Amino acid sequence: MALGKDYAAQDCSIARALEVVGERWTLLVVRDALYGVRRYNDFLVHLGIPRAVLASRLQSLTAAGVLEKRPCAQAPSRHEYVVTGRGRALWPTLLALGAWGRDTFSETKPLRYFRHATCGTDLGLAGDCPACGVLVPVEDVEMVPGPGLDPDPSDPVSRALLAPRRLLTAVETDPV
Amino acid sequence: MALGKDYAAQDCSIARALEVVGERWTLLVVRDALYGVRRYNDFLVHLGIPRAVLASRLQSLTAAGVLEKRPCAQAPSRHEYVVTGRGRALWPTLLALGAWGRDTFSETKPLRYFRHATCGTDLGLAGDCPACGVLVPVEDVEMVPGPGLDPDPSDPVSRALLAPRRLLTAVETDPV
DNA sequence: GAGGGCAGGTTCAGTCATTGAACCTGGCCC
DNA sequence: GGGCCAGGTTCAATGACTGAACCTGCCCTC
Repeated sequence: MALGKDYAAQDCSIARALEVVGERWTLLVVRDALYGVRRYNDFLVHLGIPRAVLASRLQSLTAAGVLEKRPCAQAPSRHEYVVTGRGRALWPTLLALGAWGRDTFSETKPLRYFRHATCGTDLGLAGDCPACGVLVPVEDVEMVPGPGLDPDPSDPVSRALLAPRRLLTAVETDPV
Repeated sequence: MALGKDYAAQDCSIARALEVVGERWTLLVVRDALYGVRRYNDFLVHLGIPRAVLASRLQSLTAAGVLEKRPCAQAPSRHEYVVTGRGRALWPTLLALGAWGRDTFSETKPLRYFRHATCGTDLGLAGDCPACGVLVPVEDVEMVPGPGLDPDPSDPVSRALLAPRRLLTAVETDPV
């Protein structure tokens, strides 16, 4: 978070977690990474984040082991940032936070649904499948756009995210 | 969060939620409130937060309907801040975040356990009771100190939190 | 009824993160 | 060799955070 990133004197794992993901923008970067955003410019246009801040967040998340920076498979001169297991472990937190935001601000129409891809059931609060009774791995979560979502967004990343898709699969924004 | 608290152009309930609880210290204030901290001075000594920031956070959380400010029952000239239903709904998020912090930084010894008070079972990721199969209401969660916790903290609030106790029950720090 | 103490703040100057715009750099392609 | 793109770095200005000092009711005691 801003200034003095640490919460000294806090004997608490929530405080430890917030020292890593509590700064402005950080959780949104992780969210995008789970959605499949991997490239610097895609984060940039999708989040509307200042370039310097994005560079700083990507660096600290990589240092914390939440993301991994590596050469892009198709074009080795470019990079991509992919979520590690540690980053995937943040999925239940983000799901719970999103559920709170949705319930609290009682949006007229839901923005997105998250389902168990293999059975189609909406996920429970912790990312579990109520029908199958299992904790759904992030790669088996299907994200389906809801009626509240802007049907014609201006940036290419938002457009790519309009189709139903599994989490973690790379967002394709390259020109065909 | 710092500067421009909003995340414009984010069509996302996570972003909406972070606009309310994403600023520095805010989630720790909510955590303390769920632990039973209610008074300005107790937040102050337990969090080690600057007074001006605490006043600002209490005000914005009250405005957002997460906390409620009211006269103290025993001494009506004092106030207390108690969590509303909206604040209690943040419990699964905080539990998930704490679990991530604990697992990620693999503390040598756990700091706290959270159990279903009526059956003694440790809570699941979403605040459910694996044994009873129910979503445990926050007031039925028992917080038990773990071996990693400082056994002799300096501030009276931390001392009061050393005993096993239910969430939401008011912390007593008044002189006897 | 004057003084002291406490809860619950507000005010202030200084520090430091964030912002947005401008600039840089290395590859690639024509 | 000129232009474009990805992926940054640098910069001044803005504004949040920090810590310390101060203020204001209220209660208690002498």
